[in-house]
Amino acid sequence: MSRQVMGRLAQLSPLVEQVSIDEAFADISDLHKPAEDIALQLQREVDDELHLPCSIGIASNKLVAKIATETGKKAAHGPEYPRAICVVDYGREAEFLAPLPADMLWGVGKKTGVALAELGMHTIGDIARWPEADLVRRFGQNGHDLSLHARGVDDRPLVPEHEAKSISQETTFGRDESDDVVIHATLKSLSAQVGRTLRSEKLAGKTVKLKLRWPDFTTLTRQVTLPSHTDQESEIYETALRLLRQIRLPGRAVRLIGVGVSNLGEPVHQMELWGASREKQRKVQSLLDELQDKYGDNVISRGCEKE
DNA sequence: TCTGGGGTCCTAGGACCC
DNA sequence: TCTGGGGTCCTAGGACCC
Repeated sequence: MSRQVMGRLAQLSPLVEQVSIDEAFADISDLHKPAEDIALQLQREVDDELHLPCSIGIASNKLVAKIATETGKKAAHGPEYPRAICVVDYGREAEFLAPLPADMLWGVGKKTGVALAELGMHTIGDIARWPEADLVRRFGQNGHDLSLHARGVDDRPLVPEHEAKSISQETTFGRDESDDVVIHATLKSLSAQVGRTLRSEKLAGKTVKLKLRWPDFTTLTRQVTLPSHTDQESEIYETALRLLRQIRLPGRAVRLIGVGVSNLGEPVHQMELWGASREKQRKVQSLLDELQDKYGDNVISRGCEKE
């Protein structure tokens, strides 16, 4: 359904940025037609053809358009899903934002919200009136953005294609898990999924990160950068296992375990000293991928490779 | 309410190099 | 013998987003 909705947007404008599974920005500045009409037509089309409700915000930049959508949704009432359309005219961005609560601004979450409230800033207008230099002193780079955004200024461009910066998989156990066999097997299966995603995207990563959460919810990460890029399950798993052994004694209970790969680049399948065996591994791997794509994840998996 | 999964960006300190 | 400053890369953690 997401793809179908995005397809409708693509017909509207060549410049579409998908933000998540159910949200996107479209640049309609080249369309010579009133914004309201465009929004209404799109909303009807999605409703009639795909039977989905959607809300639309229109403004001169991404930040205000996003907040306009939220505001429209909040203003809608009744038992139906909201089908809001909210337009903020050019030049009236700051005026529109001023009365809204501070935490509707992008980048204001729980912590920043509390910090702002302690200083007496409750609305976006309060932030806009606060001296920018003081916001920068208190919040660093974020303070600068806060000040600009509160005044409705946002010059971030639409980016149609986002390149992934990292790929990861994590899982929370149904109960805290202390069995080494289960934990290692889970890590292996997560590594396998990360490897498959990498290969299907024709990517490989250089930095492997292990994530661990203890039963008391404290969360740790440990990462290491490899000498070269990899898209192989075995290398990801063995690296993650090494990191795990550095921070966890056998038998210690774990709530969540995850593995991720970053520092992404193109996979290099070079013939080095171990070129022949690497090449062989790679062939086995793509055969496995093919089988799993066809018959599902459980049809076949790797056994022990060494030790 | 005992708190999921997958991401991004920023900060800060340390190693290392010139 | 002791010392400067800047740049880059790496690691760990935290805030935030959907």
